[in-house]
Amino acid sequence: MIVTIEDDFDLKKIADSGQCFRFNECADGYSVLAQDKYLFIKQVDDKKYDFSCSKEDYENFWKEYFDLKTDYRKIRGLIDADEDGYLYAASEYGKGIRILRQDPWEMLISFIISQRKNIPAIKASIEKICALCGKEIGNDAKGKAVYSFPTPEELVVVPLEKLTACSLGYRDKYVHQAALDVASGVSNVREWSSLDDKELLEKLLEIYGVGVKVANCEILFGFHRLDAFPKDVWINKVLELKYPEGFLFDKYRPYNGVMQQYLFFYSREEKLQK
DNA sequence: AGGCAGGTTCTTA
DNA sequence: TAAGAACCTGCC
Repeated sequence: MIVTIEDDFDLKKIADSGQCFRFNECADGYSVLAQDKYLFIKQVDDKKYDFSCSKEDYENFWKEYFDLKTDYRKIRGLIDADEDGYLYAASEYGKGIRILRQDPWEMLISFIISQRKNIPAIKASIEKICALCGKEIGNDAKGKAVYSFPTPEELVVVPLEKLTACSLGYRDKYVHQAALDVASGVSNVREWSSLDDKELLEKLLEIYGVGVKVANCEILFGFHRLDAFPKDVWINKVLELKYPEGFLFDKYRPYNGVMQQYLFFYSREEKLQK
């Protein structure tokens, strides 16, 4: 179906923004995998996109996934070009990025895997896991089989040796334990939406292999709490070089996480000096 | 060819 | 409680 999207929707930037790992340029569009769903999107006009799904799927899932009810232009409007020129430049550069509403379980595993890995390596590991224990859910635009992200139940029964073969390295035991915790109900992430920010962070930090950075990625991308501000090597570099006097967290609340995305995307593309 | 990736855990004072 | 080392693997 054809969808018209007015503002702040750039598929390439979203694909490269580092928040999603199963969102790729494919043929003349983008393939998007989320949980057990596959979508192919092609831009057909300035603001028109062809979504390879039914109206029902769009209304019930993908519209939510792309967070189309949030006004990102308004969020960008919080930035004052004179007061914070660097963030303004970053937001202009990253205009079109949205924070996707992704599944907490899928994000938890994805960001546990992400530690000390570059993005292509993260993607490769995740695809191997999906092919190993996900379900075949169709074919992509090139005819290749695509697989769902495994459920906790599907992942937990995979022996550690097989997980290791997914190039997880030392993270294999983290992934296995997280699957065990979630499948057993010890860490029922999907029920943690009702927790306040502090409680949620504490719960996440109890998971083996989850530290402050991964926990904040989970809060921002898995729970869509737009004020979470994950600090990775890139962001730390930006804060150190561009904000020696401090970043204006109070000013941008409750959207610091959106600002983080602009800074992250800009600093990576710009290849910030050290 | 050694160093380093979107960090976290473990060990040591 | 806080630094420093160790950790898998792939890629430049």
